Amino acid sequence: MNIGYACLTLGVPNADFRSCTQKNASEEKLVELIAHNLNALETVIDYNIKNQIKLFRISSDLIPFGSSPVNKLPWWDLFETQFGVIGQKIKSAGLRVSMHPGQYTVLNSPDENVVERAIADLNYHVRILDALGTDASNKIILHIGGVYQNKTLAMERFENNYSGLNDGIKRRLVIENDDRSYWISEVLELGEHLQIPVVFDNLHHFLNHGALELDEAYWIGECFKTWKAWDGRQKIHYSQQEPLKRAGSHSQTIRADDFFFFCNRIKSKDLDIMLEVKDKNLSAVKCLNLLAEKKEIKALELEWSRYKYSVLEHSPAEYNEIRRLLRDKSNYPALEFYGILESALKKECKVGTAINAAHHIWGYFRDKATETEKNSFLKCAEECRQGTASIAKLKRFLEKMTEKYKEPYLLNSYYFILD
DNA sequence: TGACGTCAAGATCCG
DNA sequence: CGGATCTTGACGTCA
Repeated sequence: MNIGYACLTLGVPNADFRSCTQKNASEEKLVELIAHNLNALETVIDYNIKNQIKLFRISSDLIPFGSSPVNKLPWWDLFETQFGVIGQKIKSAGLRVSMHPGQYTVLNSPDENVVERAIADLNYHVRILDALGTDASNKIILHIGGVYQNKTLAMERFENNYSGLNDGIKRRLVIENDDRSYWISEVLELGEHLQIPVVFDNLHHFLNHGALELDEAYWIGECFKTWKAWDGRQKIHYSQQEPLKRAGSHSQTIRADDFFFFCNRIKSKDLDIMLEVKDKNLSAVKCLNLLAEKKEIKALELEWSRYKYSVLEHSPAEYNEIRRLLRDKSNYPALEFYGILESALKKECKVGTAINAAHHIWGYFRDKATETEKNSFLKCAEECRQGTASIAKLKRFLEKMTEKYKEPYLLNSYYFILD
């Protein structure tokens, strides 16, 4: 069982991707952006290896305008060496990567220009995974596409257009149910007929399924049959609804109890689970800890060191509750730990407790800060108390201090990336 | 014609 | 002028 996350990595310096608008996409600009993004990708891969995250979706934005005539660069040649280096890291660490063209890549469109661009986009994604030297188990995930008032015809068009694809695409392509058009049963129909592995997405299934009242375990079992040996381990997508938002909106974080019970419900341990969630790698680490075979409280203590100041600013009571919980070193109370954590972070952040947490952070700099820095901090804290400055401003100041003095404990903290 | 989703770039505002 | 905040861009489908 591997857990992965998609595209962006939070709280890691130099892991950001850059882009530009079409009108600014000169050759020089593109070379600069690609060089930057490949460095970022390497940083992210290093982070994933270090944190034992073995599944990762590479952003389609890695190469700006990668499948558009706007970008005429032979980037796979120009950056061959670095692709090789990153690919080697992926391979030797046993990482599995994937890519997922967005909702605008539509293979079954009645418009042949749209189909042509979709194929160009798939070839672009193949080129990245090939440049990295990854094998056929490193997949490209695609939805079936539109319905155009006639689903039977639309599915036939998918079959026809799929049949015409080159083997480079075919060996990597997998298909997924979506949240408005294609049910898992229909995707399976196509997958079985065309010999394409099928990815089950739990939230899409919840929002868009046929009359058949069969549970998730059943459909995951059916999808399993579409994965052949060289496709690698069966993959599913897992996400949760963000409360109070549009149906289908991904949650801020993966709620530990729901995830844990989902895993128990579906039973299969021979699955790769790709999380789709706003807090990205934070939830990946959480889910890994929830399912950890080697249950060592050290892992929770490490997590606590990352979350503690966020918990403190939201809820001092739960801060103390977690401290008590982690006191017994013979236990591994992961579910309870994350449960309290989530409950705390959901609470509204009061100005008083936020300033209190900021003072805790300030404690790391009290002895080394300059007089100017000290005055700035105290002034900003006072303005927060009076309501004339925002807590966000106070936190940004502390973040700068953290970067300047490279305080290791704070550099790994989530305090600056959680609101 | 605009909503949908997503993110950073680009533009503009503010002190 | 730097930093914060708002708007735009890029894509195809569907109402």
